[in-house]
Formats: sequence, structure tokens, C-alpha cells
Amino acid sequence: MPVEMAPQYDPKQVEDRLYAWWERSGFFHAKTEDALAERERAAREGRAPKIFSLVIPPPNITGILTVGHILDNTPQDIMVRLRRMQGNVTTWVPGTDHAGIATQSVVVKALAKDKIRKEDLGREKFVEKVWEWRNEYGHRIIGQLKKLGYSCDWERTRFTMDEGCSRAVTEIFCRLYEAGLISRGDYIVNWCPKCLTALSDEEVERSERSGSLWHLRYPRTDGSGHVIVATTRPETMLGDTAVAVHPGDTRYTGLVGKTVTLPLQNRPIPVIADSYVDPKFGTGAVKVTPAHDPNDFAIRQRHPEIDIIGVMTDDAHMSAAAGAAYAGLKREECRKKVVADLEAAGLLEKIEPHTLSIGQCYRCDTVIEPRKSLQWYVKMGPLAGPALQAARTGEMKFFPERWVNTYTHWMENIRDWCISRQLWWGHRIPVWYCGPCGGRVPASSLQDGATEDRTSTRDPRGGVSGDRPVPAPTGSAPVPAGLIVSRTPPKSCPTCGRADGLRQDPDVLDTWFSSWLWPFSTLGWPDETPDLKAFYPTTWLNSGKDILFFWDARMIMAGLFATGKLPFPHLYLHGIARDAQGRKISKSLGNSPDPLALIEKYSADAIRFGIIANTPLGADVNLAEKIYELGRNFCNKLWNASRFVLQACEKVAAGRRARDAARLGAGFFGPRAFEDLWIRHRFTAALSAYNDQLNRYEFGEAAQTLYHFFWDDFCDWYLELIKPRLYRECATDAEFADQGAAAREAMMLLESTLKLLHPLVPFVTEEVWQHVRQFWKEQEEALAGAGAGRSSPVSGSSPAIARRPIPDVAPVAEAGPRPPGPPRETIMFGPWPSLTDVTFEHDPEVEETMTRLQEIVRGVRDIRNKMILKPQQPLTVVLSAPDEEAREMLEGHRTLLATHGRLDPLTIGVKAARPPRSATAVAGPIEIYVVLGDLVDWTKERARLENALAKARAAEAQVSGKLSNADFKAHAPAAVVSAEEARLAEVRDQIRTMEGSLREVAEWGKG
RNA sequence: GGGCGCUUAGCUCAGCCCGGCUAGAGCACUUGCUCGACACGCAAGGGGUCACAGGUUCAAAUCCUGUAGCGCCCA
Repeated sequence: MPVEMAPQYDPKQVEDRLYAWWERSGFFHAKTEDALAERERAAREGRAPKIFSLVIPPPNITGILTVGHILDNTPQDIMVRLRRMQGNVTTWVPGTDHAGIATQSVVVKALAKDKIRKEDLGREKFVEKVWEWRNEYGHRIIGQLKKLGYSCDWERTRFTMDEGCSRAVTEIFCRLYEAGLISRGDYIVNWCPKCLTALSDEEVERSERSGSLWHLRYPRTDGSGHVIVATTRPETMLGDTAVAVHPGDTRYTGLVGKTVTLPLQNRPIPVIADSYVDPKFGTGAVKVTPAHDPNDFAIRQRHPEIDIIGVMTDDAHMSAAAGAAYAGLKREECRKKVVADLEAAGLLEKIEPHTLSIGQCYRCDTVIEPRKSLQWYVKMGPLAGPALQAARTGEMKFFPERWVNTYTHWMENIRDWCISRQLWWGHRIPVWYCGPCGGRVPASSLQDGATEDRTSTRDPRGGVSGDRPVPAPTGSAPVPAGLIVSRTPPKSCPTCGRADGLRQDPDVLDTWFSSWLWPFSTLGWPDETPDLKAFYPTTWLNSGKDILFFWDARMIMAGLFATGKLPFPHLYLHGIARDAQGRKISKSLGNSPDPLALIEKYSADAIRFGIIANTPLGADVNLAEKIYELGRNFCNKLWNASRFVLQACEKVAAGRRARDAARLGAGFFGPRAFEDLWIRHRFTAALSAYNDQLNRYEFGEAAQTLYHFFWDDFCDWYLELIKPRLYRECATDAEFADQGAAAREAMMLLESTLKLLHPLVPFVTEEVWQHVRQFWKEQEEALAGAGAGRSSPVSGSSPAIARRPIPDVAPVAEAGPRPPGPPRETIMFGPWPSLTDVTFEHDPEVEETMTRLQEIVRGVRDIRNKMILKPQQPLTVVLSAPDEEAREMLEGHRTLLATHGRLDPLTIGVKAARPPRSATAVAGPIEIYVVLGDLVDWTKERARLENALAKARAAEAQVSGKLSNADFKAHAPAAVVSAEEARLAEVRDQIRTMEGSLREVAEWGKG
């Protein structure tokens, strides 16, 4: 049966079918016991275990697939597939993130369509609704990831709100609390008036904006003039409780301790001295609004005597405290009215343009309102210590390396983390308050487990089990009275024993407070599960550089605190997706292409390859649609080259069977030809570079390495070179043997190349692999029919091809129990081509010769092109070698040259004379003369020669310039000097040759 | 204000860490080609004073200093 492959690759027939098969067959799943067994073996043998594990950055359940996800996940799948093929027990743990704010707001919006407010439902019912929504839509993105071919271990899929992950969240909260690292405090926070929740510093995006600086007059209470304060937010003046000046500012020396009267509110407020005030900014006097400005809040901490008055509601309207004239206004409206009222009162000094920095909510872009409120915080300093240390010692490695600086800087200046969120969707804070005994619960009873219903049975240091230094309890965390921190809902108050007055803290935890546990919560932590033992720590983490602080750095801290181990030793940070104009891909810009439409148009492989080939290490990626064409074309090329090899091998095999079935066997293969040795050399070089690049996570480079090996070397040269051998009508044993060798080599190289490409383009390589399997199977059958007990005509017993005997593998369609060892019916398990395999070797001499031959062929083709001669037109050519050795080399490759340059007749001689009426080219020391006679267009030949000559002369000038410098010869390494000398000699010879030709051309032109 | 990165062909980018090939690739461009895998292809070609100014060196796209422009992060 002939190989049936369409002349154009059709991914639509392939991708979904193969993915379903892979998944159904369990190829993506790693067995825990395999990993544990491998750990034991490795320990016994004193080597590193071959286990590769990583966790996916969990996509948001509200999300749909974007090109950003592809950028993020494709490198992961490449590494996963690579390591799996290299024989590792490999698991890629997938899952999703509950995304507190985003999900809650999506569901609130959905309910609003039915005119339902969440308050109407109540908390419990609302959370039920969110779960319903999640169960219906929360898996969309998982299905979309599968379209890309990602080989996640789906049996291990987790969700940050599932039972296990939730237990991990409670556990870490309690341990941190017990370690004195969690506290509750009334501080100024970043408040989003739209999401109605506090945010962490990281969730606020800062940007510059042009605004105004209003200069306001505050009259002195004693009537002796006024003080001018400058502000960017005049509406907050309603909550001013002081005016501050720098203590050294002589302009205001007499004023400190006095009061001014706050306009519009008619309230006396003190003038205080604080060194925070910059005397050079504005008038040197600033209004102080502790409830609405973080710096002012800090001033009040140093001056507890001043008041703190909040004048806004949680949705950024003015509150009653702002006064009857302003209450109920939006902050923006209030600003206008305050300014107008001040102006009317003659208290507006002036308005200046001013650039200010504002903070916006990273989810909804609303301008943040700094607001005093009671929130929970994690003290980060003690957690940062070990995380910083790991980076400094190099135990924690960053790719690209420079990220270590950013990481270190952030860690060194780390600030406490506000973790409470005023949402209903999320992990509820495991804290209860006892109403009846109120503030009478002593802190110590919570900390030392002295009470009967004690809340902690753990080591109060945080239960760190590893060998790392444990952050010492600071003891300074304020423990609000009357509060119970517990892993399970307490039945009664440990202090007063009553059960009726307990209520849980209404807040939930920041979503990142569950994400930072992801590398171990997904594997079963806090339990010492087999999975945790088998796969933790993970091997590396891949994430976008934009979540280094949000997620990566915090995971490192959490991992060290909770498990005593780095959650991953390697962190790879990739760039972010940009469009063709270099703009960040974002929903609001509407420049985000629909990946599913792209897949439909180009195929998943094409998208993967296009993106990866264009991804420089750690830099942003320009996702112009052109790059997917590159991928599509490459897949089609791969398909067609495979089609060619399969068809050719089939024909060869049939011919050999027909020749004499009885004589098929080991001896029926000829030795490797020159081009076979060359392509093996090139393969080896490509494999070596590819391995190194992937080990360094240089995916773009790796893709290009294979692209060029496959397209330029394998397709353009090697397959073309062996075509005459494959197509020839064989008569003698020697001819059959040589043809068999060509087929064998081509097939072996193809199979090996498919494997190398599989991590990049999994679908097309698997599909072709199945055709290859089919080919072998049919060969076996044909042979069995031709004569029992024979070996395959091509697989034979030749060492090069016997590496993969055919008959023991099950056909694709067959299900059922698999024999031990990795399944061989798929390409997914390799084995990865080995560099130490004797069949691959470096051979620089072969490469050098080949380069020369390629130059000669190109030289002739250039003349053919420039003279506009038909490709089929045979050319009379004389090759002039500088010496006997070179002549022998050329003579040895006469057939190659004659065939690929279409040279007939071809004359090769030492220092051969230039034949009359010929065009000239040079290839190193070889002179090439194409005898053209009347075919020639002398003006073209002259232009061609002059162009080549100009280049040669430029090179000559450059090299001779170097060599004429005595210092160069004195200082440069001898090898460099001699290389330059050789080059100079060669270039000068070439110039002489071309000058001679040019003179002759001029003569011909005249004639 | 502090830090990081970028500036190389018309476009998008490699190369720089570790100085020495004729500075590469894809796309675009020019010319020719429906010859037994592929026009999503084949063959050949043109195109760059490596942002600028100094310095180090026998030698600088590569190392150092400064300048300009762009981008990002942190305050």
C-alpha cells in the first residue's frame, strides 16, 4: 500500500484527534509510584533523580485564552515534552485560580441582568451562585489550553478554592499567625471605591497624570494673617486635622503650636512641625489629612495628638463628616464645589499646573482612594530574609539573570502585605470573635495553646520542618483582643466558654494568598502526601515578568517558610505580548487577537512555532500575524519532506524486494556516502546546540537552530543530494546497496529530527510519526509475505537502523494493556537522540569540504541566473584547483558537482587555463569558468565581475590593513595572524583571477 | 528621585556576558523557475558608516565613560 499523504498538510484533520488520543491513553500522567521509585533508585545510585515537575501559572476562571497564555504556556510544554522524551518522570500540574475580585464582579454583573443585587441574596446564596457560575464557565480556559496541545497532567488539576488548597490557606494563615507574622491593624490602605475592597500595594498601578496644585489660604485663628497650603486634592481639606511645616523652616517658626481655622468647616486645627515636609515644595506648609493620605497618616503616627477624620464613604462619596453642604457628593463633584466655595470666600490663592502620580486599581482602573481601615497584614521582613539569601547564594537562579536585581531590590524594601479583602468570594479569614467576652481574650492564650479549646497544636515558630533558619516570632504583632485564630470553626470561646457569641471575620483573603502556596498546595501540603514527596520541590517555574512580585517572589517566601525548601530552583521570566505596533496586548485596546481563530487559520503547531521562534529570552514579543505564517510554512515543509522520504523509501524497499528477497540482509547496505556523513555531522552539531539552548531556556534560539538544520541542511541540500541515489534504476548489487544506504540514512535522520521537533510542534510530528510507523509495519508485512523470517529490507540488522525494531509496537488503534516501559506507539516518549550514540559524530573535515562544494555550486548557479540561462541547460565548466590535493578533492566529488550544478562536460585540472568566452567565479582557491560562447551577455558578466571584485578589494584592504600593522602581528594570537595571512593570499588570488577575466571581458565586449 | 532594559538591513529581531570569521535570520524587495516532496515551494541576488561622542586595545557591534531618544519597574 503506497504512502498516502496529501501534498499539503491539513492540521484540522490531525490536532483534535491526536490530542484526544494522547489524553485518553494517559500519556500526560505521571504515576506517583514511578517518581518515588525513581527517587529511591537515584538515591541508591548517588545521582540526581530524573524527575521533572512544574506547576502551571493558574489561569483565572473568568478568563478566556489570550495570546499571553500561549506565550506563557508554550515554553512550559516544550520543557515538559523534552524532559519526558529524555526519560524523566514528568508532571505538569494544571489548575485554575478563583480570582476573588474578578470573579465576584463578573457574577455581580450577571445577576444585575436579572435585577438581582448580591445583598438581596445574602452572602451564602451569593457564594453558591458564584460556585454555580464557576462550575459552568470556570473550565473554559482548560479546554482552550488543550487546543494548543499542552501536555498537562490533567488528573492532577487543582483549583485554588478546592478543599485541599483551601486547607493549605487556612494552615498557612495559622502558622504565620503563630509565628507572629500576621496582625490586624487600623492603617491607611489602598481602597478601590468600585470593587469596595482594600488592595495590596502591588495591586495598585501608579501613573503620572497632569493635574493642578491648588494654593489655599488657611486663616490663623488669632486673626494675624494666614498660612498658604498647597494641595493636589482640595476636596480632602474637609478632613484636615493639622497643618505641618518643616521644623527647620524659619518662615514658620512662630507658627508651630498655634492653630489655624480650617475654612468651610470652621474648625481650629494645629500647626505642627514634622521633618517629612519638604520646605521647597509649594509654600513649605502642607495640609494634613490623616484619613485620606498615606503620608499624612504617617505624620499622625508621629503626632498622635492630632485628630483623624474620614470624610468619605466606601464608594468615594462625601460622608456626613464632610459637612451638610458636601455630604453625598462624589469626590470629583466635591472638589469643584470646595474650590468654588473657597474662591467665593477669597481663600483660593492660585492654581498651578502640576504633574502628580495617581494609583489605579489593577482590575478595574478606578482611582484608588487611600482610606483608613481595619485590615489584616502579613509581616514580610522575616519571610524575605531566607528568600533573599537563596538568591544571593545562587541557589535560586533567575533566567534571564538580571532579574535577580529587581527581585533583590523588592525583597530588601519589602513592605507588609495587606491580605484582607472585603469580598464574599474567596477564602474566609479563619478568625472568630467572641462577642460576649469582647476584648478580654488575652493574647498569650492564643499564642501558647494554654486554653482548653486551643487554636493551635503546631510549633509556634511556624512549623518549619526543613533545615532552614526559621523567622523568629517578633512578638510585636498586635493581637487584637477577643479574637480566635483557628484551623476549624471553634465550638465555643476559649475564654468565656460561651458558644452563642462567636462570629467569623467577614473578610476573605487576597487571591494571591492562595496562589503563593500553589507549588505545594497542589501536591497535597500541609499533608506529607506521596505526591508532595514525589514531585516537590518542582523543577522550575515559568511566569510573566509582570507577576514577579505578585506571585513568584511570594511563592519563594511561602515555600521556604512552609516547607523549608525552595519551591523551584529555576525561575524563568518571559516578556509580555505586544502587537505589531509594539503596544501591550490588552482588552481595553482591543488589540488582542482571538487565539482560537488563529488556531483555526494556522494550526496550533504554527502558533506555537511562530511564537517560540520569535521569542527572545526575557524580552517582549511582537506578535504580528506574520509570525504564524512562518510556523505554518515550517509545518508544511516538515510534512512534505517526510512525505518525500517515506515515498522514496517505499519505492526503494519495493525495488529491493523485487530484486532478490533471499539476499536482503545486513550485507545488502552500502557504506555511507559523503553526504550521509555530512548530514550526520550537521545533525550532531544541531542537536548539541539545541540541547544547550533548551537547558538554558533559550527557546527562540533553539527553534531557529532546528529550523535551519531541517530546512537548509536536511531539505535543501541533503535530500537534493540523495535524490539521484534514490531515483536511480539499480542493476547491480552495489547499486542496490548504495540506494539502500541512502534510504536508511534519510529515514533515520528524519525520525531523529521528528523527535527533536516534537516539543516545538507536537501535532505534526506525531502525525508524521504515525505514518512512519505505518511504513515500517507494511515493510514487515511485505517481507513476511515475501519470505518468512527475513529482516526488513531497510531496518535490517545494520546497526544504524536496528535501533528501533518495528514489530513489537501496538498499532495506534489498539487499546488494551501496554507492555512495561514507555509506550512506543507515540513519539511522545522518545527516546531522545543521544549525542553519545556512535552513529552520530562530528566530522569537521567533511563539513569543510561540503562548504567548498556548496560555494562552487552556488557560483555556477549565480552565473546561470545572471545570464538568464535555463536551469536545465547543461553548462560546460572548467574548475581550476590550486594544487593536486584540491584537484583530487574535486575529482572525488565530480558526480555531486556535475549533478547539482548541471555541469556537462566538467573539466577539472590543476591551475587550468581560462577557456575562451567564459564567465568566472571563485570559491576560495578554486576558480570556476563557465564556458558560454555565444550564450553570454558580456555587459552582465562585466557588472557581475565588477561587483564581486569590489567586494574582494574591500576585503583585501581590510585584511592587508590589519597585517601591515606591526603591533597586530606582535600582539594578536598566532592563529589569528596566520588565518588573516591565509585569507589575504586567497583574496589576492581571487582578485588576480577576476581582474584577468575582466580584462578579457572588455576585449570580448569590443569584439 | 532610584533601578533595569532597549537603540544593528525597509519591518521584527539574533549576535554583546567571554573583543578577532565576509555582522546573521524571518518577513518585505529584485531576478529566474509549474524539473518526479513542498508555490505554505525552489534557485540566485541586492540591502546595514551596528543611536551618537569619547576612551581602553594590535583589534570594538562586542569592554569602559558620557550624551540623546524610547520602554518598563520601584519610590
